Amino acid sequence: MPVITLTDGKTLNFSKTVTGLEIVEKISKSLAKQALIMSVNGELKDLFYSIDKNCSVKIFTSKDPEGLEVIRHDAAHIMAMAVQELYPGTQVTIGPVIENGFYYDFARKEPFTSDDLKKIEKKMSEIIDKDVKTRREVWERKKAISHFKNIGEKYKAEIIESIPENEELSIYHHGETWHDLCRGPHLVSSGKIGKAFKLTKVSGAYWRGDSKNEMLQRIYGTSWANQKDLDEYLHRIEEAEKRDHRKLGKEMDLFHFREESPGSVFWHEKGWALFQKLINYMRMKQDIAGYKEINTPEVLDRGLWEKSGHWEKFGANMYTSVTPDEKIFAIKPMNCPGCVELYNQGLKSYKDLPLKMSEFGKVHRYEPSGALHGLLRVRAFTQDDAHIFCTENQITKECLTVTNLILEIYKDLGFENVILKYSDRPELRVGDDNVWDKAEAALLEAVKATKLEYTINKGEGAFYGPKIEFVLRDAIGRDWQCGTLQVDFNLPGRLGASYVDKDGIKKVPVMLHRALFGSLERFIGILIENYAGKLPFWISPLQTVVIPISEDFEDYAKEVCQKLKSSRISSIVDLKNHNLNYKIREHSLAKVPLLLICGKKEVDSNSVTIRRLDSKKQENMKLDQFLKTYSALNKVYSN
RNA sequence: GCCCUUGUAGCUCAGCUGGUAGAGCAAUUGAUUUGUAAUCAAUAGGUCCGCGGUUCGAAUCCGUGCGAGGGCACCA
Repeated sequence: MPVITLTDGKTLNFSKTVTGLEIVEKISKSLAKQALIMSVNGELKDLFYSIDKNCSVKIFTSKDPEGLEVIRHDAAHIMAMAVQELYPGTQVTIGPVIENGFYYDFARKEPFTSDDLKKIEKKMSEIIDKDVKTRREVWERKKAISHFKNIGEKYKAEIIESIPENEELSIYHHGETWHDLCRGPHLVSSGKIGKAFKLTKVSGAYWRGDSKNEMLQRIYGTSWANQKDLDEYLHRIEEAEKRDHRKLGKEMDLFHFREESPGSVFWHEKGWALFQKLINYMRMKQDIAGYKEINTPEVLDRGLWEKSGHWEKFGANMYTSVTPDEKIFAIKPMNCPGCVELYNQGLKSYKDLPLKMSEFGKVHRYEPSGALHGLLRVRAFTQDDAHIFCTENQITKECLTVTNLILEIYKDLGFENVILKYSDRPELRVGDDNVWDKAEAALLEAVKATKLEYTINKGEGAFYGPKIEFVLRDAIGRDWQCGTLQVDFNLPGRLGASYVDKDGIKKVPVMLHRALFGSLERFIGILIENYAGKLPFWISPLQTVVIPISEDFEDYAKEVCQKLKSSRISSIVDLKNHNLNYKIREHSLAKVPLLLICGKKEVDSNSVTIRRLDSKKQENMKLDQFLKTYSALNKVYSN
């Protein structure tokens, strides 16, 4: 005689065991239609699950995340079913729900083509139309293993073998012909999935995510509660594609890549101007914050890298070079060893600490070819690096100062939504535990002081110390890991760094590694995507284009352009034989923030008419006023 | 690195089942002198990614190398 308590507090009495289906029928016809899944005392269950005890039940529809998740999970199953009907001999492996959709990994010799995806979609549609019923069975372990082995599903059998003995093995049947091992829960029938789904791409994926294993074929799909949500999702993807920095970089004439040096950027005039603006801005900020900028060689003897540990730990990613006299040098993949060497020049006193040495160092790393991605993952990049040599007692304060500097700089660049990731001691590490205690406490205190949201990644710190990573959330909600702050008790000792303490004894300093953007190249990619190319005025590589209305006003336009440059506002004058409309279109597409139109009116009043990017409004301003306003704006961000 | 897709003019792309390349934009030249998102016309522009092979004949088919794209793995 179960009594069912619903979320609104109402209770329903049943005289015998009851399923979710019967409960929703009793509540209302419309809910019965929409119900996808339920939770029984907080645990998600199939709607056909039989309840025999008093409990509280919550019903989920496609409006709930739980409902949507089941839709996607079922879509994955039905896809696997469709694939096996269409391509007999294909083995199934795993098919989880992911953000916005699902995938399923298959083992099959022949590759799936995009035509296959269409066929699979069609078959899925048919299965959904048939509304095949779902049935759950619990199988005995041995039976399950031998069954899946017998039908040639060796991956499934392997999965079952890896499931702990005490766990229940549930088999879900979809219709009479297809079944899969699955934890569930599932929809009562395939019709509930609806038609708002789409198979998006096919790719390779390693069995159990390990590159030593064989490669499977993964088919990705997306599915939603209704067509409108699916359309909106596809639209979001399109919008994100429009922001692609590789596309915008071309359109804005910022940079390009070429075959001769994969993963290395050819910076065009405008891209390099943007690059330099960022550096100049940071130079100013770091100078104010007490950093000393230095620069170290890009090619250093192999011996140094052996001493620092990089040769062993990082060697596979390092470029090396052999000189004509057969000495081996490495092109630096990191700046730290060089910086420590520079620190080692000249005796250091405790009075010199904390010593903050910054370096815009260009590093080279031989990244796997498949990892390269525009500016976001390159083989040669410039780090906005700094190393702070300090005593153990100074760690907390320095970490706080660094964190505040980073946040201030992010804010100036338009990123106010920052999350921190804090990683503590890994299993494999160097240094005493009491030193780790101190380092972790110091860093965590700095994290807490920011009052920002943070996650703790247990055991993911570097082998030499704990670290924080700074994650930016961009304008369309994507997260980008940029800055990092690491505490290092290892490298200074390895490379023989020391300072003379008050007591006259030489001691080893602690080193903080920090980067604000991480990689200037990558950060520029992120900036472009965040702003969809429409960078704020101060950081725009080309801030103004002066456009004369006709030949008669060319002299005035040239004069305006020259005055702008003298006031340190970047500018070109467009004297091409095109009409005004054409030029406005061209420079708007190139994302120039301000177009300055010059005609008779402007010459007569010694002014310019401003057309702002994305605004049709015309705004006239005296030239002097313009120069004053905008050069002042530039000055805020540079020396 | 692995799987799949892919590489044609500066850019975006056509080129069906093999018969030595085509458009739009950009460029150049000329006309036009333009008041807020593409003025008109003419001209020029190509080792069809490289190297091998099949074929009477290859941009097209096959092999291989390189690059790019999407994933996977990697991101110390």
